[in-house]
Amino acid sequence: MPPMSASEESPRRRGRPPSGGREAILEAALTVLRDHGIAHLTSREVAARAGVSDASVYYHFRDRAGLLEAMFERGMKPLLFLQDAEDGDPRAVLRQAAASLEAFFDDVLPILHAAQSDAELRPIVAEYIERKDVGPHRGVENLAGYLRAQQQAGRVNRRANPDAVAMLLIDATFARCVRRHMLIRSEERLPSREALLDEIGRLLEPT
Amino acid sequence: MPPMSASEESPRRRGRPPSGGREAILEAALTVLRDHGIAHLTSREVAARAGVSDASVYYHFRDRAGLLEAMFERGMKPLLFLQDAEDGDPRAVLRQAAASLEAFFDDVLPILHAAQSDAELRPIVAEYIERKDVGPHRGVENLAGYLRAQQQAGRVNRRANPDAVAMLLIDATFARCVRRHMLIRSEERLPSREALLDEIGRLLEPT
DNA sequence: GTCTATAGGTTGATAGAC
DNA sequence: GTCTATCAACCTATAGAC
Repeated sequence: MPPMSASEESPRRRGRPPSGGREAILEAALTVLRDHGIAHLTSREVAARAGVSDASVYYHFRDRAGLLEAMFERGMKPLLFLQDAEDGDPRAVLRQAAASLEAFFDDVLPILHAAQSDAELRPIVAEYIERKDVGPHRGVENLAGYLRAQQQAGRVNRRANPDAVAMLLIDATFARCVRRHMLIRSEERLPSREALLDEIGRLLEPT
Repeated sequence: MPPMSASEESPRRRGRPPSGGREAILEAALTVLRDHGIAHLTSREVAARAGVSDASVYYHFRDRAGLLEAMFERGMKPLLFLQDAEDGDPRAVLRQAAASLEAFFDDVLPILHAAQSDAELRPIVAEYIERKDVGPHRGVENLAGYLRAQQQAGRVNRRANPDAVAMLLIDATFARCVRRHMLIRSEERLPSREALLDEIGRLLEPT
């Protein structure tokens, strides 16, 4: 058999980096998780999508649990939703925070839900959230800090409880994402995002 | 064989109805779902817990999907949380509604989460929620109706949006239950249930 | 690091006796 | 309606060649 043409860099089908097997597997696994659920997350399915053999999965990640752990670590990206908005109009900041939160939840919800399918996975994901410090208290602290500053500046009602207001916004956004994810299409019968933001905004109005 | 003593109603060990195989299987299945997750919900595991053979599972419920559907139907009990509290103090009613919602979510959350872990199950549960009309808009309508009546009576601020206030309470309670269910133990760093209820209550205060 | 091949176990589902 | 027995399919994980 003649040597392969040098112009053909790799025998691989889709331009994937030469030794990026591990990355390819992780990406494929997250895709399967998001599109079909953890029940379909088998070494074969993942390997086929990554374009490798299923033995490679066990080479890179000891076992199935190892793959899941790596997926959680990769998928649980931290939320940084209030970086340079420290001095905007409170209502506008609320709006912006809600948008960031929505994007964040859409990203991590598949992982969160997958962990609920197995009682043994629950504490593992909970431990990751704890260790990487990406729990909901971070979002509360972040948003509440801004609200407190605005209270000092007299732009937000002093009677408002910043932590509670922040939590209400986060929870409302979370629930909204969950409903959409669950295909509960009763959105037209529920108050709009704007109506909720307006109502939370009322809590901030100076008396 | 002599007739059985009339005083002994049933020969079964634990007060189970004489031919309640179907019921026993359903109960066992729900127990497995709650305690271990849908990943461990196999015909064998369920059958063993119900004290029947696994062939019985397929006799009563065509296949695995049939069992899951029956579980959803049985587990998605409707929420009736504001029956005879039409004339209490708004804050007390909010408190009571939150308690009822918490009990409700604790009940249905395992089923909801199970459905989210598999893309094929999602539309099935969504369809049940739609058909049995147990979606979140029911809770909103219920609570908002009460708030509207209180607005008429002048006990609740007319500027308040009843639907939005109801939704905020429901979402905050939902998120709270989800966090507990997920073992996210940051509750001590988050505002208390009372703080949230107080803040929502502020939305109702007459100006 | 990646492959083929395969062992060993579990699962969904059916057949047929009682 | 309930059982025992069984299958085919699928899954995790390993062994060993390249």
